[in-house]
Amino acid sequence: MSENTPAPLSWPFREAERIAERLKQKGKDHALFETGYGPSGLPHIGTFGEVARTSWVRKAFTDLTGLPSRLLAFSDDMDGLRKVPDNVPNKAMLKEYLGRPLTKIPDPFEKFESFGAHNNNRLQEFLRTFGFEFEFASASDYYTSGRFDDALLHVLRHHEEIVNIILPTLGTERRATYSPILPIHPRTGVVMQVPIEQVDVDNGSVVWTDPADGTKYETAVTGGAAKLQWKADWAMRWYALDVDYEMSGKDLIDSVKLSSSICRALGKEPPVTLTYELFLDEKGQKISKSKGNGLSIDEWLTYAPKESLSQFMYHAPQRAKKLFFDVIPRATDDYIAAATALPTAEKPHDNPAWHIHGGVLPEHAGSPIGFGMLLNLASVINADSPEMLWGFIRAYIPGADAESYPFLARLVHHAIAYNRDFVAPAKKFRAPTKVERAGLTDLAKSLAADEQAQYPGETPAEKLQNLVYAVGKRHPFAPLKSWFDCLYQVLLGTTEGPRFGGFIALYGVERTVALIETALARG
RNA sequence: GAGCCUGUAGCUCAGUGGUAGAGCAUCCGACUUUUAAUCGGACGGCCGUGGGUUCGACCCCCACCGGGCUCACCA
Repeated sequence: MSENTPAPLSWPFREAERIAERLKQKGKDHALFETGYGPSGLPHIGTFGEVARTSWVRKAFTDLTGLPSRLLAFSDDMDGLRKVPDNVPNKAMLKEYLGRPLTKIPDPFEKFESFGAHNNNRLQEFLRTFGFEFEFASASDYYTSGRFDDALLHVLRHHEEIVNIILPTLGTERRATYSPILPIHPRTGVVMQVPIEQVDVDNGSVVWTDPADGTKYETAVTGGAAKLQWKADWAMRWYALDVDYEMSGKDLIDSVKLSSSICRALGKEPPVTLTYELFLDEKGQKISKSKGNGLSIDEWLTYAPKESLSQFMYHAPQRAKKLFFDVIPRATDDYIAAATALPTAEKPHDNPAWHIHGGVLPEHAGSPIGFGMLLNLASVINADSPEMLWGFIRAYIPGADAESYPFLARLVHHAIAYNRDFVAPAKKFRAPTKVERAGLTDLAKSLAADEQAQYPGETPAEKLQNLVYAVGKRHPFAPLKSWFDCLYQVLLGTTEGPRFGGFIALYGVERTVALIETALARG
């Protein structure tokens, strides 16, 4: 960026400025970005949003400062399995392993060496599909390799302080048993939530009692023999890795606050954080993985290009947004507008497409026809194949095809799916009146008879349009518009439609005849 | 109880200090072999309320009112 360019106002750049300021104060010359994943952790649309948004901030940071950075995708795979998920096989087996770290539980899908490894693999595969640049990190690896040992001993030294930060936030029953340190049971392998009776800083260990049989154990806090409870875990990680930036949903506001306090108690300034708003379903409720409400990534990508999902995630992260089918067309058209405006934008850094494409707009981005428009057309002509739509598009842009307009070709593909699943099912076919029935019968007969006839210099569409018009004239339709209304309402189930001759030419004469017969049979 | 978001045209929403906007809906007109994937126009707003800062506020600050969500067990 040149000195004269005004500072971009877009939120990723504002976040980047906050990070740059932090680095300046700390005297750091590189930045660590982190995103975290819970143990239930199969990738979902929120995962995409968090990594996409973090990546945009990171790109803005690079652009702003020129400093190196890393993005760590950290999996909490050492957390104990609390309950058996609904959507996995081998539930009975999993039940036997409840309470143990995910990386110590066999993979219910029988593909990887553990359930944790399975989830980790799925996550990385997911992130790679979208082309995110990241480094994967496993909590189990970090704990067992000793990478966290220094920080864990440090936590032990501040044990009382940390307990005092957390205690006021807990209910009375929990207060009695709370400790940020969760020993792994040396015999059963279960992550234990037990009172810590003694903290031995010199030995780096804690003493606790197994409530099942009263046995007393002394467990090292290092080397993976123990792990930390959630909020302390987050704080310790920030401390140990010196994380500079991490965003999270607003459901974690209190956790961010407490973890930040703990991080400070350990002696380091917590990272720059951003709290983003949650996604709501069509009824305004929080999207929940277990409830399965809202919209999945796969569903979104069925109905619109992935750029539109990025556009949706880019826009106003601190604003609650409905994540449902009906937001897709607008997100898509917003993206198209941004991509179209980017090449001539005065402030490209403020354009969503700049962020979505990492600063470089691909060739053929954007579309001469909006998605909403295309949906309208698909609905009106009952499009069930790309060629039907292309026929109309070519009337508008001569010579257009999938090769010259590749992005439009993707839109066409998606418009058909969206129309099929959301628009078409809402259609209503009404029964024909007596007069209409006669007209339709006439039309079917005339179409079948005239199929071979062709006047010189006349396109099939014109010929068919004339035929439809002539049939209407032969019957008492007044005004003639009502004859065409009948065609749309009875045959297509819509209130309006395309020039009917063109529709027949595209749809096929025989199929149109069949369509009429179906409608007559229905009436 | 703690916190966050939100209030702008009939609807859905843009709009980060300089003349209030878009899409849809509605109405009028052009076209006339219906239709709109067309073109032109109109209608429509104390920008939730009250105060403050400012030469100037939809925008920043404070208070209030309305709508909604999240967390208060676990992660």
